[in-house]
This record gives sequence, structure tokens and C-alpha cells, in this order.
Amino acid sequence: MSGQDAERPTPRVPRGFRDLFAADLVARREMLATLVEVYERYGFEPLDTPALEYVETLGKFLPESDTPDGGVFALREDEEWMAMRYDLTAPLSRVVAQYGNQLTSPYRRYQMGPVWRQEKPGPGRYREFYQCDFDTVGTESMVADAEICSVVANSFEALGIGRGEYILKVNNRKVLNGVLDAIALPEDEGGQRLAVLRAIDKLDRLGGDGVRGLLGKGRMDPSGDYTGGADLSSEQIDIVMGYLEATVEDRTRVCARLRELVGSSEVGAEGVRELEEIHELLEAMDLGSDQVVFDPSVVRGLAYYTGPVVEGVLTFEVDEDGARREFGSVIGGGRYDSLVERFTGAKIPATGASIGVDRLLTALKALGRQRADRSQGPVIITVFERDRMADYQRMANDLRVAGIATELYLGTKGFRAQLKYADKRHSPVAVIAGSNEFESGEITLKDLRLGAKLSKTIKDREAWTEQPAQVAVPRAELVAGVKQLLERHANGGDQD
RNA sequence: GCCGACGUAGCUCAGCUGGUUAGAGCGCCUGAUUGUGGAUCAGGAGGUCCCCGGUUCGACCCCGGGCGUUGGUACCA
Repeated sequence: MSGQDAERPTPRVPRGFRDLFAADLVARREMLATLVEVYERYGFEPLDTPALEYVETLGKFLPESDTPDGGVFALREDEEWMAMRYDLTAPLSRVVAQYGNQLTSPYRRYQMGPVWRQEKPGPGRYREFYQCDFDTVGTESMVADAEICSVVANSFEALGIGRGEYILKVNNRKVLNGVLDAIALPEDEGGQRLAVLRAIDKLDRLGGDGVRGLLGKGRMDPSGDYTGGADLSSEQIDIVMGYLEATVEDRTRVCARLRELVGSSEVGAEGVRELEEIHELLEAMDLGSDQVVFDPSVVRGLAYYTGPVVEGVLTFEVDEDGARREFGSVIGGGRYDSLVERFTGAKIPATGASIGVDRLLTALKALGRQRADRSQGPVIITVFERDRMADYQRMANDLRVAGIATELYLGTKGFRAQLKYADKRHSPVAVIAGSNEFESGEITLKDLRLGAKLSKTIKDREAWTEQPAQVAVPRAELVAGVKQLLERHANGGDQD
């Protein structure tokens, strides 16, 4: 067996990927269950699509060649390029285009699952991560946009993130375009509009001065890297900066201010009208300015958005290695009225949002709001007499039939090690049956959580060996006895 | 993609102007306790000092390259 070590592979996950174990998976499952509940309350129905799509579906391929663009994991089969989906919106637009007449209109669906991006992983950023989307396809009504806010606000609160711990920022791409009109920036000219949008998008990270630099000549960052600017005149910059500072508590006043800023721009005015309509609808849903604000600096990347855009941020700070930092954006969304058009040529309006499940989970963990109590292990049946496995198995079976998660110890170690095992599994109860018990017809039940609690007060060995956390019950009452202990736990007798 | 930092036991980290037996805490294992986890005490196991190459009598330490992690920046559906 020696001499082959060099041939052995080292166990490792690909860069940017990770293995997930019980605690995280349980937390995620619960979060998704909560989100499903909220989404369905609004009439969204489930949808699932494959991990792989043809690249033209995703719209990701290099202009000059037939190979996929960077950023996606791609593979080729029979001359055709496929790629792993990088979001859930592109698959949705494909579905709508493909099954259009079989689907209701409007079509409201939610979808959750992993997406993959081939890019540099960062802290809390992986190359495989979960998204949980909901979208309304086939209506231009601002009600659908306003409802996004309601769904998200309710989702946050259902997850235990209270008022004041989150804020939804709403803006409208039409208003942004209106402002660009107002400073007389020509469409599609050297990407100047793009550069302005990029600069605006960085307000929260770089601050006003940084953005000012990017709007003008460019900016040198602390690492010495230079980023080119949008090359605006100082008058133009002033207007844009003024626009960025238009955020105030009162949504109506933001609208009024924006109306001035877009001047005579038609799209701009339309965008403001839409925001005003959304405001009215938000009021009807009792969403106040402590939950939803209008924030002109929200751009949401340079994506396909064509109208209102939303960003949900967590406002609390989190301790990470001593440094306090804001959690930032965990959801994003908005209106994309031309995505389906790519396929059918027919203009089908759509709007929706995507929750970044993993980031939100990290946030909940940091908040300490994760319901850790639920990650309780099974009842463990310890084994003394190996030739009575059938008896132990019957106990396990009785408990399982009664709906109690139970595990019969299957290792080979001694009793002591078995209890350690039970402890590591966060087992609530250990069932103990050795020769004493088999003789008396009773079974010993050990309340592991009570034992843990008592251990904090016990000092000397004498008290230690008395085992006050144990009870003996007749074999026939095994299930009832275990149930009683579990109920005691559930009733809060185990809190500390 | 670009710039920088870091990479020592399972984990968090110490260490050395380059000198031959590399340390701590926690965790793990064993025993004190012929049938009792979590407390206490006593022992013990565990390391290619990220990888490859170079400099040197000698490298965990210096140099080069690679890989990985991380901070910033760019791009971002």
C-alpha cells in the first residue's frame, strides 16, 4: 500500500464552492419554507427549471464568437453551448416565451434554487448560491411593483427582521434616464451614460467625493488603481449630485424634487408619475417611510431594468472580526419590460425581485435570530447487550411509530462513548437498557438537556454520580415517558 | 482582470538576524468512574511549518514561481 501516496487525490472542493452541513441546511430549509409561505399568500405559484440552459437563452455569449462569455460555467455538447444558469430571471423569460399561451396572464411564479457564477469569490460570495425569486409577468400595472415592497417587507418580518432593521429603497430607471436627458447626455454615446450610472451606483461605497470624481475626470483608489471617469462638465456634475442628494424621509417630497430635476424630460416625468402611483399604493398597504423610501441613488447594476427598481438592505451593523460593518443589500429587483421580447418579439412586461438567500442567512446568524433550538438530534437508544439488538430495535421502532426521531446506536464503542455520541448529536433523551433494566422490566430514560443544565451547578463527584436527570419507566410506557420528557423541553423547561 | 497582505497541529495563534528534539490554548483520545455525556484531575496522540524550484554547510524563516485565503479596486446578470 505504500508508494502510491502520490497517486491519491486530496479531498477538496472547487474554489468558490462549499459543503454544507446540517445546521446550515436546516436553517436554509426553514428560511425557504417561510418565504414560500409569504409568496403563496400573494398568489405566486412555484416553478422549477433546469440548472443548464442553452447559452442563447441566457443571452451570454461573446459577440465575436460562438463561445460563452466569462462569468458562466459552460460546456458544449454536439456543437451546442450550454451554461449553468446565473440567475432565475433568464430561465423565467424563456419559460414565458416557450409556454406563453398555456400560462395564465398575468403569470405569477416563485422559484428557488442554486445559481452559478464563474467569478472571483469573496467573503460571503460563492460561485454557487441560492436565490429565491418571485415575479409577475404580463402586467404594466404599478400594483405589481408596489407589491414587491410588500412581499419583501413581510418576508423580512416573517424571518424575524423587525422594523428599523431593514429598509427598502425604491427608484425608477426612467427617472435616472430623465436626469441624463436633463443634462443633455446623448444616448449611447461612448458609453457616457453607462459611466454615469456606474458612478451613481457607487455612492454608498465611495461616498459623494468618490462619485464626483468618477463623474468627472476619474478617480484613483487607495491601492493606486485608476478608474476612468464619465467626463462630465462641472455644471452637469452638480445636477447629478443634486439629484443624488434628493433622498428625504418623505416620499412625496422626493417625488416633487425629482420632478424639478428631470425638467422637461418625458421619460423622467413618466418615471416620477410611476413613483407617485407606487407611493399611493404603498400607503394603501400601510408601508410607511420607515420601511420603504425613494432613493435616487439606487441603480441596480446596469441590468435589464426598465422601470421601478428596488433594493432591500439590512440596516443593522454586524461584528466581524472586531470591525463593525453594515450588512447591506440582500434583495434586488425591479421592472424588466423587454426580457421576453428577446424570444418572441412580443413586448411582455414583467417585474419581480430576488432574495439572496445565503447572505440573508448569514445576516440572521449574525443577528442571533436563527432558531437554533430546532436543530435537535434524535433520541438515542444506547446499547449494552449486543445480543439483544432485536429488543433495542423494537424500542426504536415503537418511538418512530409514535413520530419521535430515534436512532439506535450503531457503533461499537462502550456506554460512555455512546453518551458522548448522544451529546454531540444534541440528542434530547438517551434510552438506557442493560441487564438491570431487562431484569426489572423497566427502562431508564436520561434527560440529556436537564443533565446539561444541572451539570453547571454540580461541583463534586458525589453529586455528579447521582444522576438526578434520570427516570425509570416500565417498558410498556417507553413512548409515553419519552414524550413526557420531550414535552418538558418544548414547554421551555430547557431555556437558559 | 489589476494592486497588496497572509498561508505553522482539527481550530485560534505563538515562534526563529536562517542552526539542527517546532510550542500554547481550545478540541480529540485514554484513565481516575466493572453501566453514565457536559464539571475536575492525570496522562497521550496529532505537524510534508501550503506546493515546486533556487540561494546556503544548513531553510519553517531569504529569493523566484505556483496554489489557496484575504483586503481594496474593476466588471457584474
